[in-house]
Formats: sequence, C-alpha cells, structure tokens
Amino acid sequence: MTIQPRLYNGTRDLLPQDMLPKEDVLAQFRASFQLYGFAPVETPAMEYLEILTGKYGDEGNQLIYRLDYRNEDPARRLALRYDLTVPLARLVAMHPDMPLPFKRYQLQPVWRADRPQPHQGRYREFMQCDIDTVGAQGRAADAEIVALCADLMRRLELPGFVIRINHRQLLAALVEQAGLGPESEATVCGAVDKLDKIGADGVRREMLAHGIPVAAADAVQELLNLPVQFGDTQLLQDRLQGHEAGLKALAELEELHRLVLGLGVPAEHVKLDLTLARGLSYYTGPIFETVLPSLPHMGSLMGGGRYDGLIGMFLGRDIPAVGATLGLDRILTALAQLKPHAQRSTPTRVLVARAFSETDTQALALAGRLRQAGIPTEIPLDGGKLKKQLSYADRKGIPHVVVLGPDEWATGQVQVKHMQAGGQEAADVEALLAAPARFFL
RNA sequence: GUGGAUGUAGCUCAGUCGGUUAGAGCGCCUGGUUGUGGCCCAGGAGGUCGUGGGUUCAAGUCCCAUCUUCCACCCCA
Repeated sequence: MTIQPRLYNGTRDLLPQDMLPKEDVLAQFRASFQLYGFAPVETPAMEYLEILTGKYGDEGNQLIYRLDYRNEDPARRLALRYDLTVPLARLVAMHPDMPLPFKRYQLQPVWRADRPQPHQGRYREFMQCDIDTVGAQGRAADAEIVALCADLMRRLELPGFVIRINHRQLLAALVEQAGLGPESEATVCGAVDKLDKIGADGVRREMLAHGIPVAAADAVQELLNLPVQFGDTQLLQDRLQGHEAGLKALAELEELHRLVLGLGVPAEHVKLDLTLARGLSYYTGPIFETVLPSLPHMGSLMGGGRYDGLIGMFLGRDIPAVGATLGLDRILTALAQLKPHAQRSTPTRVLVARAFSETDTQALALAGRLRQAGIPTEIPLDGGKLKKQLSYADRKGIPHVVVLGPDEWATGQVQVKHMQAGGQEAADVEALLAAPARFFL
C-alpha cells in the first residue's frame, strides 16, 4: 500500500531547471537592493490571525489561510502570512527605537487561498520580494522605490515594461468631484481598475450595476478620460479647482515623476494612469504597478505604494511608509515565456568520464583539481560503460566531458569532448588546468 | 467566491452504435558498438481506463455522485 504522491493545488515543486534561474534572479535582487542600501529581514510564516485581518480589504480577508491549531481562543488563532507588508508593519511597531528611515528587503513565500491559474502566474504559495522604506514621508522615498523596481526590470531585460502610477487621494478627489461620497470610492475604483479588460462600456455598466447614479458614472468617466500625462495635467488641475487634497495629490505625483526621472529612469517606462486603483486597502498615497504589454494575460509583475496609516494600527501613532512587491514567480514565468533559451538543469560544466576503473583515482584527482580551479565538475559516481557516462552528460546538459583512460594517463593527454558543439580535442592535463577557460567555454 | 470544461501508459493523446486479450507517438530499459552521447535498427518493461455506486447478458464508452486538474471571471504577485 503506497501513499498517492500529490500536491495541493496551487503549490509546486521546483526542479533544478526551475531553481537555477530563480537563484540567479534572487542574486540580482539582493545585489540591487543592497546597492540602494536596503537591509534584509525575515519574519515567521505564521502570525496571529488578528495581526492580518482587516488590513487587506474584504476580498483579501477571505483569502487568508487560517490554521486550526488551538483556535478555540480567538486571541490565539493563527494564520499564514498573506503578504510581507503587514508583518513588516508589525515588526516596526515592536521595534519603535529603530533608527529611521528603516530600509528593508525581504524575500519569502506568502500564501493566499484563491483559485490557482498557473498560466496567469497565479498560485496559492508564491514568493514575494519586498522593499520598503519606513519613516520617510517625502517623495524621495517613493521615487527611490520606483526607480529601484525600474532598475531591476531593465536588468532582467523584460521588454517594454511600463510602471503605471496613480494616487489614492487623487482617486478620492475624482470620486468626490463626480458628486459621490467616500463610500462609493471602492465601487468606482473597482470598476475603473478593469478598464483595459472590459472597456469603457463595461466600466459604466459595472458602476451602474452597483448603484452609482448615471450622472455620477458619466462624470467619473469623463474625468478619467481627460487626456493628461506627466508634465501635462492642466486639464485635470482645472477640474480640481477648490479641491485642496486633490490638487495636492496631483502635485505630489508630478514631483514623484520628476524625481524618478532624476534617478535615471527612462521616461517611456513611467506613465500616469488615473485608472490604476489596486485592491489592497492600506494604501494612502501614490500607488504603482507594472505589467508587461507582451504578456497581457499575466497579472502585475510588481506593485506597491505608500501606506502611512498601517504601522499606526499596531503602534498607536502613525509612521509613514512606502514599498513595493516584486512577484518573483511571475517574473520567472515571464522570463521563461519570453526567453525560453538558456534552460539548464545542472550547474555542472565538466564531467570527468572514466574509461577504465584502473584510472579511478586519477579521475578523482583531476576532478578535484578542476574544482579547485573553480570549474563545476562531476564524476560518474557509479561508473558504468563510457557510453552510459556520455549519455548521462548529454541528458543532463553537461557541456563538456573529459575522457580519461589508461592511454591518456600514460601520455598526460586527455580527450576533451564538447557535447553541444560536437567534436573533441586532445589536451595536455597541465595546460587544461592552467587555462581551463580555453577548453570549457 | 461565480461560471465552464477535463480525467485512458512517465508525457501528449486515439479508442466508432456499449461487444472478445485497451492502442499510437514520444520518453524509458536492453542490445546492435571492444573506450564515445544525439541519429538509425531490433527487442523489452510499463495501464485498478481518476474514485465510488448504478443501468446492462456485457461499460474505457451510458447515468448519478465525488475527487482532481485546467480555462474564464473576481482579486492580486
């Protein structure tokens, strides 16, 4: 009687061909984060349920995995973390003496109980890569986050990415200018956010279906359709006359844009988009999100914004904060779909094949010296025929095989076989060790 | 959470109106090669037809239930 091996839907095993690119990208993330002065942090996978509830909005609340361990006492109920931002807020509130601004990065999995759709890069367990700056209220902190994200997207050579930017206060002002109260904000934003998917008519229908009056729905759409972009927002300013908060939000966006460009981000990657809303409820200021036009079915690869009120929920006094989440799994999926080449399932560069067992110790010695020279090297552990050893190298994608038998050992010449290019050459062992790059490209 | 599909060999799938021992391609193993992978040839292993029940002389095929996975929506990374 064997146990059926299976995986919970929405979770995955990552095989070597998945992990090798993932490790590469993670290394780039860490290097870039530290280049901007962000320091690493980790938090536990499980948190008290009350830490997480009420921070993400109604939708998000439903998607939190609750643990049933000792859950009879409400104060002790546990849950798996839903994101990395709320745990950060909790952490900051528990260390109020930290020197601010606190710039941290965090690379850990999170869990969400929604319906998986691998094709869209949507899973129940996935890796988030967060950068956040706590304790800086100005636009410089926002701009640094956006610029860092843009930096990474460029470094990963994701073509044509666009960072859409908007402002929660500006959205609130537009809703108000359309004659609606703050209670309609969520409904309107929810509808408007889908513009590129369901079109203007769809947005209108959805607003009406949720009880927004026709006049107000039309007013919202008219405002959002204003032809504005960074550096050209006069039309919007005119419509916000007398609305102090709205004008302030708009000015903040313009300043943010200037600073982002000042940090070296090419203008084509940054776009003012009044229809960007984002569902998480803790955002209070500028918000942003990145999608790839070449992969429209995939959700956002990266998203973030300012949340000046979240830490206060734990601390009792507000500390301003801004951050972004990079969706590592989606980025990897995107890279695999856009650049399917360069697949590898092993880090090994060289296999030292053993033609006869009498040369075993010599093969081991050669492998050892190659490793000392920094060449990732394997030996066929259980031997077998040379044919089988070569087949192993072929199937694993090991690019080079050194064939070492009695003849080679006697003359000091080994055969270096190039699996992908084909062909092989004789090489002097000492020459090989002195300049391995000449033989193993 | 809403709606629609799916399930036959390790993978992708075929299987007629319900009818005898369930097939193909790819992959895998062995051999053809004594010290050389891929290509070719020969042979071989591998299936409770997702699961449970029902109809029938007879079910991979029809019915019901259930599980699984996938797609779209919602929302997000």
